[in-house]
Amino acid sequence: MARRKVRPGPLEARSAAILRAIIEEYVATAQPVGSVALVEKYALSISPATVRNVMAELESAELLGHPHTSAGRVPTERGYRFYVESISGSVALAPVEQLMIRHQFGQVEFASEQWFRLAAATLASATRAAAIATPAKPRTCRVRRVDILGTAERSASLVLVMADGPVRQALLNLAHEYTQDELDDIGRQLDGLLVGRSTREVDAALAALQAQPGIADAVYTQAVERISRLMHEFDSAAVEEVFSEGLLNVMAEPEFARSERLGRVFAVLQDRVYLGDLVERLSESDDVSVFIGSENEHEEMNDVSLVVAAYGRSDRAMGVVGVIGPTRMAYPHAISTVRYVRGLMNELVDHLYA
Amino acid sequence: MARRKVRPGPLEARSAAILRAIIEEYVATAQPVGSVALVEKYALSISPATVRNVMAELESAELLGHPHTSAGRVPTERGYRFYVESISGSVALAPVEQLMIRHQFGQVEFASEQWFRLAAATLASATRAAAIATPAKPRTCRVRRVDILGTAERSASLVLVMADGPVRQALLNLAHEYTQDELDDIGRQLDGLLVGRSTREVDAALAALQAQPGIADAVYTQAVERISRLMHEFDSAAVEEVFSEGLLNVMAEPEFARSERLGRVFAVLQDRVYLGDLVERLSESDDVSVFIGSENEHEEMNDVSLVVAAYGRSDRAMGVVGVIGPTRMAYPHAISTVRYVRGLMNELVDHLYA
DNA sequence: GTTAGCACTCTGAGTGACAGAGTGCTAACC
DNA sequence: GGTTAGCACTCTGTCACTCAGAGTGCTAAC
Repeated sequence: MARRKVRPGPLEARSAAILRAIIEEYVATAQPVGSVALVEKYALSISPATVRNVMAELESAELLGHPHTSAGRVPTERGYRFYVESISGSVALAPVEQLMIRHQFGQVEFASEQWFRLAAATLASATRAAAIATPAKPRTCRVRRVDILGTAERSASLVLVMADGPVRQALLNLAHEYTQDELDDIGRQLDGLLVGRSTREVDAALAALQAQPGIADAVYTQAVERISRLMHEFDSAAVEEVFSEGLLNVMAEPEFARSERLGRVFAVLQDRVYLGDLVERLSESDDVSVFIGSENEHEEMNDVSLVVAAYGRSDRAMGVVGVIGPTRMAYPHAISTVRYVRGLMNELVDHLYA
Repeated sequence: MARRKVRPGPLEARSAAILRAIIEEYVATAQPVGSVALVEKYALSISPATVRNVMAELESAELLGHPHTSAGRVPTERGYRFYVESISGSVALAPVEQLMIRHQFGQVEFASEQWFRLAAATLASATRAAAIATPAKPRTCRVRRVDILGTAERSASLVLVMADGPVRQALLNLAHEYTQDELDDIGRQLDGLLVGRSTREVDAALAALQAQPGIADAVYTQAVERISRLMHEFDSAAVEEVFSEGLLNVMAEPEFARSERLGRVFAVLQDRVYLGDLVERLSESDDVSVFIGSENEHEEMNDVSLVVAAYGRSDRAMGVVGVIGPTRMAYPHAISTVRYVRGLMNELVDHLYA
């Protein structure tokens, strides 16, 4: 009996159950799954031979693969995709795990910059895979406060606080010695000139200053120049910083036992442009997204799966949290964990910008 | 003829040359070194048989080892130690490499917090091993400036700048809405109260405030409490942060092809207490230190070598830079690279605190 | 449609043979 | 006395081979 070649339509319930069992077994063992073992382990009330027939169907639907003639079955990416779609709506994280994660986050309640690090660490340990998290990066970058603090006879540290949180520092070279009071005074003037300004407006102010040299203290101009530079850097980086954790979890997986590929995967994940695109793309969706193997655009990522979500508010600041693992990944758990952590990060952003 | 058993005293020049050749060959190839190959490759003007005699001597001095009867020789840790001591005084980094590194550092001249990241990245790529760097952490932690910036109706961000540079942020919960002017006012009062204070003095101020509730705005007290907390955190962390790079370089080495050990090595290197001890210990020495295999105190590090140096000024702020690789490491190059980068970091600190 | 039976296939572990690399010893040499 | 050639010996890594085990796919019976 000939089935439709590729898209099998909604699978019969039994076939779907067998597919799910095969995937779960394979995820657990990393070994191709044979019909006999499957019937025994999952107490299916049908014989191995029947299972084999179903397997053959699933294989012709390209949901399962076959490393070689006499091996068991292995899910294809298509199979995982089918599986993920069949479960993704329903899964919620076990209350115990919710509690554990929430508890970990409670520890650093007041230090917001720790949350991102913690999100990555928590995801990595909860899913036993690798995880990434980026800070929520404001869409628009504006000056919030400027301080100048003398550090030595001829140098000072410029502290720039931007709207919605980020802080940057730069060094200033002083032509002569200043008292802190003098520096404070310059700081106040800078505040007056720049607070609330966007990058472009800072540039304009800088141009104005440079057009009339001598009108302002050299340090003043130098500071504006540094601020402009810092803001440009901030603007151009699509993502502020990337925290990744649990690389070693993935290294331990059999499919990566001695891989160089993994190195390139992590190189990609440190790529802020890539992640910036990701944030952009994900900000449309309000749920967790799953990219399985070759569904990832980057060739380097074709061996792994990515379970990610953007958090934050598209009108203020957005960031991304996610998990990276082998395509043979425990998707339900990964999805629900990422979803839960995303929720926590949203709470943080809401609290910050309420 | 019986030599002294273990400490051979200063080796004869020829023996030392052969030891060096063996080590360099082994470092290059990761293969046990045989007498014939050695004579050919290093154009020694003696026969393989003689080399074998010398090898036997070196082996009885425990400078060389023998994986099995009919294999070539492999350096022991003792052998590496001898080698390192025989070369460490003399090596300087090739001018080309100096230039490359200096050039990389020039790119981020004004953003001091980038230097640490860059130091790790540069060391990793120059030595093709893994590298770590920690920011220079001030010995004593004092308040330099406090800002309070409203972020939402009922919350504000506290920005704490400490002496010698570090910046920390914390969230404040506001009981009611404040204008930024009001918050600025509180910030100025905090500045007045706390600038120049050490952790202990901040605690005293906090205790005084808590003893007389109602005397100050609740936000004021809350801010002091957060500051105390941040400073305690800062004080207790032996090292501010650890940047590591190039883990994948080491993973690629044959001795770690499929190792779990390496994971534990890196866990140790993220351990701030361990690194804090290291800084403490290294601050005595004013040159690069080398710890070969079991010379490392941590058992987990017994498979690897560490080439590290403290930088900074013991009266102000100190940090550490270093390289981690297999015991089979190109020590001269690693040592000279670490030494050079340490020099650059010293320049930075000098510039900051001149 | 389901199942038992069976031939067929592929893997992975184990074995033995063997070439190659290297040593250590002895005796000769300078 | 130090150096060297010669040679027996040893250990590794590899290759070919075998074989048990696991699993499939097909056919025929239920």
